[in-house]
Amino acid sequence: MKRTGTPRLVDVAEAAGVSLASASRAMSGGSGISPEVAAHVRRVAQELGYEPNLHARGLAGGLVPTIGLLVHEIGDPYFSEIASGVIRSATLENRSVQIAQADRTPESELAQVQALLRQRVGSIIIAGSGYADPEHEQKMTAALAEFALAGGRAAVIGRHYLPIDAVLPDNHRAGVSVGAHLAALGHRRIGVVAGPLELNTVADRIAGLREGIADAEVELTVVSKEFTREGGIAGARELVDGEFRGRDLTAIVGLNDAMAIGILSELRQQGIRVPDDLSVVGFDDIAVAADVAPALTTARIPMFEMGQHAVALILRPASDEARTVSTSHELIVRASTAPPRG
Amino acid sequence: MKRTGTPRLVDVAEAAGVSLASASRAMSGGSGISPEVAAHVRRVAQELGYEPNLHARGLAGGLVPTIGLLVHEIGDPYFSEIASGVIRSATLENRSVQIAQADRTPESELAQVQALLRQRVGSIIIAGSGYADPEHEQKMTAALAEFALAGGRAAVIGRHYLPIDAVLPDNHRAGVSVGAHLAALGHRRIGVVAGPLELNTVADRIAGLREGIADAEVELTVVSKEFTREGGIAGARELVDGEFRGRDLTAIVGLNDAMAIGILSELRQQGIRVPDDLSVVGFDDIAVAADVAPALTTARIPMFEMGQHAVALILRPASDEARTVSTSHELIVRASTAPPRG
DNA sequence: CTGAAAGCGCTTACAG
DNA sequence: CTGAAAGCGCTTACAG
Repeated sequence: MKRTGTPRLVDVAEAAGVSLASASRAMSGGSGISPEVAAHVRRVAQELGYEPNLHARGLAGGLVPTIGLLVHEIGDPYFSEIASGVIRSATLENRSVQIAQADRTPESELAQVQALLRQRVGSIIIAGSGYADPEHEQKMTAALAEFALAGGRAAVIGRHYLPIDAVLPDNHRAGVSVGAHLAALGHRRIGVVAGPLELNTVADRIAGLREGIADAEVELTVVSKEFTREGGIAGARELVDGEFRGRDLTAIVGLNDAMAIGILSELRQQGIRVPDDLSVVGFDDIAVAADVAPALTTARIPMFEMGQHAVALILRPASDEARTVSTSHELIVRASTAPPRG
Repeated sequence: MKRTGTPRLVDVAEAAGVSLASASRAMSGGSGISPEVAAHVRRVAQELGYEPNLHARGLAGGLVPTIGLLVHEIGDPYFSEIASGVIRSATLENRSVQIAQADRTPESELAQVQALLRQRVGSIIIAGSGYADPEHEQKMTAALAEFALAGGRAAVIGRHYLPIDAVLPDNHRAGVSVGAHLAALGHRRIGVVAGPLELNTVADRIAGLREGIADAEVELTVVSKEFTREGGIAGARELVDGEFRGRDLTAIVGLNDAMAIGILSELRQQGIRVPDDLSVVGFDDIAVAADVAPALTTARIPMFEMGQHAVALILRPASDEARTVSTSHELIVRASTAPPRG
C-alpha cells in the first residue's frame, strides 16, 4: 500500500534536481553542502510539505528529534510545571517529547534513561534531584557520556554532580532566605521536615537554611521523610507529637511545598494553629501554595522557566565543557509565618 | 560502527534455528505461526536480551508501540493526574508515552493528533473534553478512523461524541449530586462559573446540576469563563460584584476545582466568608482540594484511574463497536459548603 | 505453517 | 561540494 500524498525525501530531491544524498544533507546534516543548494532544497521541501520519516532516520543511524523527559512523578506539581515548560518550548521548536517516570528511585531512573537511549531519542532532559550515591551518579554519567558520543544532547535540571549541561535551581540561597526570614521573625527552635538526605536538593536547601540562621542562636531539628505530602504529615507528627515533642518548636520548614502542605494538614488535624502556634514555610511555590490554608510562605523556584531553559540548552549544539544556567529564587511571604508567641 | 551487544532479530532467528520471517511472526504478529515455534523463539529472544528496534518496525510499516497522549495542559492537575495513570500503566506494559499539549483549542488539538499520526505511534489517548462544534468533531473522527484503518488504537477520555473507545467520567451524575447537595442545604439562588459552554464536560455538568435542583425552586445564574483558576476569579467577580450583584446568591459552583479555587481566592480577597456568607463547590477533587482554605466540597472524579482505564482499552485489540468504560463519582463534603444564612 | 526476498525512507562512508 | 550505493532492522506479501 503506497502511502501516496506523503512526499519522501527522494521526491523532494527529484523536484529540486539533486541527488538523494544532497537532499539528505540539506535537510539534516548542514555540512558538506553548498549553502545555495541547501537553501533551494529546503524551499522545495517546504513547498511539497515534506515531513521527514523519523523512523527511517532513526534506523539509518541518525537520532530522532524527540526529547526524552524524565521526571520522578508527573502528578507532582513540581514536575508537572517543569514538564509544562519543556513541552511548551519543544512544541515551538517542532519537537515531540516522550515522558517517563523514575518513581523516585535511582534504579528506576537509570532503567528509564536506558530505555530512552534504546529509542534513539536525540535529547534527554532529566528533571529532579540527583543522588549522593557516587556509584549511581557514575553509572548515569557513563550512560550519558556514551549518549553524547553518539551525538545525543542531554541536560539535567536540579543536579550539579553530573558533568553535563544543567539548569540549576537556586536551592542554597533559597534556603538562606527561608532561614533568615524565620530567624528575623524571632524563631529560635525550628523543625525541618526533609526529604531523603541523599538528594542533593535536600542537602542544598538544608545547607542554605543553616547558613541563613547562622547569626542567630537557632536550634535546628531535622527529620527525614518521603519528599511528598505524606512525608510532610509523617514529619510533622514526629516533630510535634513524637520523640521531639519536648523541643517546643516555634516553626517548621517543609523542604518542598508538597511537604509543607502535608505539615499544614497535620497541624490542622491536631488543632495547632498556623501561624499563631507554629509558623510553616515551604519551597517551590507550586501553583496552589497561595490557596492553601493558611496561604503558604515559600521560596519560589521557577519550574516552568527551568523546563524552558533545559530545552534551550539541548537545542544548542554541544560544546566542550558543560554549560550551566543558574536561576534565581524569590521568598514569597504569605500568611503561614509570623513571629513566635510570647 | 557495528552496534555490537544489541542482538537483532536475525540473531535470535539464527539462535532459534528459524527464518527471520518466522522470528518476526513470533515476536510481533502472533498469527501465521505454530504456537510451539513461537514460544521457542520468544524464549530464545528472552535469553539473548533481544529488544526490538522500534524505528525498524515503524519503517517497515508496522506501528510503534508508543502511546501518544494528548492533554490540554500538563500543568493542570486534572491532566497531570490522568497522565500519571497513563504513564504508570504504560510503563508496566513496557510502552513509552509521548505527550502533547492541545492548549485548549480545537485547532491545536487536531494539529497535535496529526503530528502523533505522522510519527506512527501505535495508539493515541485523547484526554479532555470534546467540543460541541460538529465540524471539528467530524474532522477528528475522520483522522482517527484513518488511524484505526492502519491498525492504530485510539481511546478518548471524557468525550462521548466520538465513535471510538472511551473512558467516561460521571459528569452528569456528579452534577446531580452537587445540585442536590446544595438544594438540600437550603440554597435557592446559586451561581455557576462554567468553562466554555461548547465543552461537553461543561454541558454535562450543568445539565446534571439542573437535574439535581429540579425538585426545589432554585434559580441558577450561569457565567462562562476560561476553564482555569483565572476563569474562576473572573466569574466570581462578575457574580458578586458585576451585573449579577443584585441576585444575592448564597452559593457558587465552579465547574472544576481549578475554577472553584479561583472563586475561593477572589471571595477571600473581597472579604466574603466561605461558607458563612457563601458556599462554594467544585468538581474533580484534585489533590489539593482538601488543603485549600476552606477545604473544598467537590465531586470526586477518578482521574488517575481513568488514565489507567484508557491504557487498558487501547491495549485490547480493536472490536467492531466502540467500547466504553464508565466511571463513578463521589461527592466529598468538606468545609466550603453549609446552609445559607438567615 | 514456513522461508526467501523485496521494500519501508533515510544516512553515511566511499569515490569523484 | 556532489552522487551512486550499501545498509540500518524490521514486516509483509508472495510462494511453497
